[in-house]
Amino acid sequence: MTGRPTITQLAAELGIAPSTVSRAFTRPNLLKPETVALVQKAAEAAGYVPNHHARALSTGRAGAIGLIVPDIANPFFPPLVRAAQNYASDLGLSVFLADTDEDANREDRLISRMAPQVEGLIVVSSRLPSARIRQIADSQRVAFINRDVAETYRVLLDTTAAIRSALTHLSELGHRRVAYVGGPPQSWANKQRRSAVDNFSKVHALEVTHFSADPGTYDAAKALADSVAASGVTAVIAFDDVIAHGLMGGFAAAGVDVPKELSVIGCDDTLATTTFPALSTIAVNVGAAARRAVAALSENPGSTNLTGARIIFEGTLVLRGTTGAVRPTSSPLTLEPELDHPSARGVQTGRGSDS
Amino acid sequence: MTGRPTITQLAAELGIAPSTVSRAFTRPNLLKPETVALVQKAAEAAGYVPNHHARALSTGRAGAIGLIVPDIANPFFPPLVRAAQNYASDLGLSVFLADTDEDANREDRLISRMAPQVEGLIVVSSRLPSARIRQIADSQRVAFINRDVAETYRVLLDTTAAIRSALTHLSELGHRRVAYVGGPPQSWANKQRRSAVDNFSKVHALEVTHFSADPGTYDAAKALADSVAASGVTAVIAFDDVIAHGLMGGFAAAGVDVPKELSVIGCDDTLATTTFPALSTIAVNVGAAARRAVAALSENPGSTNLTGARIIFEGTLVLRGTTGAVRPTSSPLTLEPELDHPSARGVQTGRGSDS
DNA sequence: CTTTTCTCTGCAAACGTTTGCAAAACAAGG
DNA sequence: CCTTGTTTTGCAAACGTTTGCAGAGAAAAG
Repeated sequence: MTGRPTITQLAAELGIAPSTVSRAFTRPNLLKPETVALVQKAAEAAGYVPNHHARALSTGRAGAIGLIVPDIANPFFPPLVRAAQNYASDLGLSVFLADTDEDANREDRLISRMAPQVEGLIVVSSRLPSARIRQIADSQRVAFINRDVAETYRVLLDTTAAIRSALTHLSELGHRRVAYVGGPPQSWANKQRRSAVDNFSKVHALEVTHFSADPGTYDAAKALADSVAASGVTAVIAFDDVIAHGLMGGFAAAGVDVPKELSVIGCDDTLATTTFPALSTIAVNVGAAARRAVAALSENPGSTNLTGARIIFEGTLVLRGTTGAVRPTSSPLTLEPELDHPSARGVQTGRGSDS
Repeated sequence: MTGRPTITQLAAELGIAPSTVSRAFTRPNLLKPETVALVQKAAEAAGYVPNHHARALSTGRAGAIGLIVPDIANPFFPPLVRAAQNYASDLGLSVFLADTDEDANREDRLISRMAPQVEGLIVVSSRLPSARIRQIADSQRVAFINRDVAETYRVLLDTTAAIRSALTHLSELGHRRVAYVGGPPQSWANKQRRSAVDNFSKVHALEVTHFSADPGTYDAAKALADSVAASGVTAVIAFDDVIAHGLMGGFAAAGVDVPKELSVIGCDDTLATTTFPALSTIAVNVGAAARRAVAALSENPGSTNLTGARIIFEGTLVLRGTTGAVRPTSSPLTLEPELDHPSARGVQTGRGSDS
């Protein structure tokens, strides 16, 4: 009936001051060890648990952070959420999760609503315009993941180098025409990957065709498979694993063999070895990115915003079963590609490890 | 420098009482419309946002609920999280997310720590012993999903009827020997599904062999595929889609054709049509379950716990490409099975719809 | 035995809201 | 103009902590 016991009740029960009880939890070294023990015993017995709201009000520290993602159902995000939550928990922070449903307005509203209630916000793959992001970053403690706006605190999963490796590898396998199948157009990662493909395809004299599986879903990619297959490319690099998987589904349905007729490389390594054949992809360390962002939020509790920084984690190419030599029936290979980069740099075989 | 403005500052600025400002937001109908407008304008200009902690302390209502899942990376949970978060948001509630990592102790700690800070807790697929669950439910506002303990508030995704349909269907296709490949042993759903298979296989005179892909991962299931194939069954019902998918991966690697040589049926419909062939499965309405749980928490804000209830949402069988007639080379079908139930009850073809 | 220095504990104010109660303002009825 | 009733606003206490400051002892130093 009396509900949960409070510090004041505990204090009354023990005949001591509330401040003493408080200190028994927050600064035990200020107290006589026996007093601490006494309080702890009583607290245990009474089932006392501190009220976070009161604490937050008094200290100004919320004990929580917010995490905003575009679509929790996309397999890229759960591992990120998990890592963030685990690490936050280690730091004594709880995490609020919110899903923007890929909607920029919703995202904006969520940021405004949550920011004042937490010690900081992590916004992943923001769909907001750069100007707005800069504005937000100016007055709120927010760390962005996979969104590169100058003077904000951002941690980026950079796949540029890995894409270069991928193209080098494809080139060595004799591929000359490759496709890039993009995902959500507003996505920073999509733009970054697309231009990486464009840039490095030039150095290997590869011809690249662009496609876009717009909403970035399995079904959208699957529907695109026929056009891709018909375009005459012999290899495709997809924005992410689910698009790669969708394409494979489409190819299988159309009877085109992967990797014999078409090589495919995904990105993000969200599917591990669950495709058949196992998907060659670019593994990224989402866990590290999440932890870095959480750490940033917990670091300068005082300041009203985060100082600009650009933290990069590089992805690595992992070769599995969906990449192979170009089909011998194609035009025979006459000129050897000029390799100005070690082909196996940053390449890893088998399952990517997450540190 | 002054940080975010407070109600008191706003009041001072306008020359009115803090209580008036407060009421402008919480009970505007008590105030003269012009006053409300005045306050709103000033608030807007000053960028005022209410402090949830102060409000929570004053009202005793936290404005947040907690959601505890065993493993957010398991594809069963993200849609549930998403639905819960969306609905909570509609009700003006934020949601804390926590991941127990399949660890009962961690789960217990999380419940204790979170419960006092929120208006209620949703615990999904709890791994805690029943006695402890009853104890928790006694004094905390918690709704369980997929865990059936008497006198607690629980919402269950019941697949019993759908499994009966599945077995009927398999029986009609001529199957006589089926396997059940289980998931996490402590899981209520696993026990429920296993016994459903046992019970209804009897009515169709099916012989069932049991397997367990213990941690419930793709890899564990894949490793099990050979034994399953060697056991002589012609159809398998898996605890969930990821296990079904793992088995399919193993079968593909071993060269056994699905569905020609072996039919497989998954559960939960987490993979939609992303497998090849598209997986026949049992669709469950996780969204409805999540919303029901959120609603329950928001319903009796006063009471210290939830009154016992057992809410059931039934799954439906959805037939796609992994089920087929038993191979003609097997022992020829001699006796017609006795069908005491309409075979197509609750059966649906194609993609499951989520209301 | 004083004085000084520590160690330990208590007092009371603050954090930003909400809300019961009462005062003030206004309108209506006589 | 005085009641009475209604609407609108203000006062002040409360929610459960934390923390600066100061007081009370105890230990150390003289």
